[in-house]
Amino acid sequence: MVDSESSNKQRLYRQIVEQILQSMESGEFPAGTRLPAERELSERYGVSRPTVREAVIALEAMGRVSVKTGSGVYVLEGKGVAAVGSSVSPFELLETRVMIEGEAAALAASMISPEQILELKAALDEMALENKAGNVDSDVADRKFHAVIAAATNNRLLKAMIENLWDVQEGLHHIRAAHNSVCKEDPDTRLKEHQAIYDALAAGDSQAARVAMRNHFGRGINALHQRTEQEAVEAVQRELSKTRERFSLSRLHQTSAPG
Amino acid sequence: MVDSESSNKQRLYRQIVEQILQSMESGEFPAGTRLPAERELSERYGVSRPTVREAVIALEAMGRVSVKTGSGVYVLEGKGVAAVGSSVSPFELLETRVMIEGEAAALAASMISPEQILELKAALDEMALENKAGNVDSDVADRKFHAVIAAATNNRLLKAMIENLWDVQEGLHHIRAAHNSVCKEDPDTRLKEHQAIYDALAAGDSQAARVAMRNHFGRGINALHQRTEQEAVEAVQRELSKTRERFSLSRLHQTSAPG
DNA sequence: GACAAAATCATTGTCTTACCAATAATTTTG
DNA sequence: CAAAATTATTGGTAAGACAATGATTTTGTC
Repeated sequence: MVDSESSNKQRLYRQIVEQILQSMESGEFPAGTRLPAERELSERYGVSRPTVREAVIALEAMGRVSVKTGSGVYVLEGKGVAAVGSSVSPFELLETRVMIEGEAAALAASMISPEQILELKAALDEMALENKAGNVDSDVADRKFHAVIAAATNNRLLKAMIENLWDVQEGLHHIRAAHNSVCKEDPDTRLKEHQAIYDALAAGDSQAARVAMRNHFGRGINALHQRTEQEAVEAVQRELSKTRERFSLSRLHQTSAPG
Repeated sequence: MVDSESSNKQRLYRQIVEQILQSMESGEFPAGTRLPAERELSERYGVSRPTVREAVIALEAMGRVSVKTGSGVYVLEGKGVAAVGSSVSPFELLETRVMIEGEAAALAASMISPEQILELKAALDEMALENKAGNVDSDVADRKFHAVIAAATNNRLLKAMIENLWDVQEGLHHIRAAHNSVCKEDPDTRLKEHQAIYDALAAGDSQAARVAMRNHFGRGINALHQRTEQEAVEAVQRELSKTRERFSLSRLHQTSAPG
């Protein structure tokens, strides 16, 4: 309830962006087609032309449209993370994270500084405290923990990619919900997993760090599977089993390479 | 020479965005500070206030500034890939790519469809043709090759991340230059590496796919090191050797895990 | 008459000037 | 010291001149 929704005090051009974005996803303005003219849009939404222009520019900066002077503005198929949009599944997110953060942990193990190990320990303690207090907002320490590891790779680009994944996770409500309910199921195990990651990092053991990180996410994926099953009705059972095979932990380990 | 530079026909607000961005990176507008007022900026750059407004909105959409009504627009420390900006080194990019694309190749090996194998082969042939023709624009087939692998993971988010990395590579001129000169040094070896990746994918061998991909990038990293050394003067020799230790291929293999 | 090139015209985005409203920080005032 | 007025700032609108594009019409040629 901070600023994204149910807030009428949003800037006007942002509201137009939202509406156009919605029309794009709803199929009214499919990719490749031309948007109505500025003047039309201004009349349609009851705003001035400069405001429409601002919305178009924001859309352009997001990489969602391309304006051709004298011709019109054309919606192009989303590129990058924006393309997947809100349709990304928790499995996709977790799988991507386990790959990248697993490797990041392995790299970090051979690079991490004593100060960063201390930071890691602090985040770990913070999580333990949050567990005891039954705090629902446990993500802050969790994110800090993973952020320190990302920073310990000494690779700013890699760090940025990992943070990017966190952002999409926190931005997508259905994923955040699934993640939270899974996390809260067994907080002690979760803490132990983080402890194992910390130990490997502190020991400078790349192999162990990777394995610990993969186990950490692997449990999350499995828990998510179980949770999904619980909620799934028989109608989607077939589709589910396919997904399960696709994102199974065994496949993950097969592609891993512990030797 | 398509549109990014030496083209005066760029839209006005984009030019202002560039200038403000430059002033931000040059330290004139550090993170946390307030930008000059709209009217000041409009006078400074010789454009109208709406144009400045558009530039600010674009900056805002990029997540580089935050406007506070009645107070001013404040520059915030860059988040995500934008934070690294143009200061990302070729080593960082290559290291990130080898990690993500290496794992992606391993995953793709167990998921790839016959149609995608065909696409991969087509891209490979295209690269061979480009090699023979001595075409400088060989990146298109190369990118297609890697894009097919990314798509073969059946993970849209992962695919988006990989494409994102390609975008930063092509967006940063100094990286593109380094990459190109390295690629053109030994195109035959490069082709063979791609062939090895293809073979592993076609055989469904995750292990081999990962190793082939890592070798592919590993050679690029080494070539880049040699090239950097050639150009380096003695003044930066010390710093260089540190970088080399940090991004050495041996460390990469150490963190890899072939068994 | 048929076809191609050139001119015309409507559409569209681009940018400006000018004005007023809303908000936040500052200064004045009681 | 607190409330109110002032000032500075961004937010939004209106109207219009201008430029680039693309379709249409005209024109010229064969």
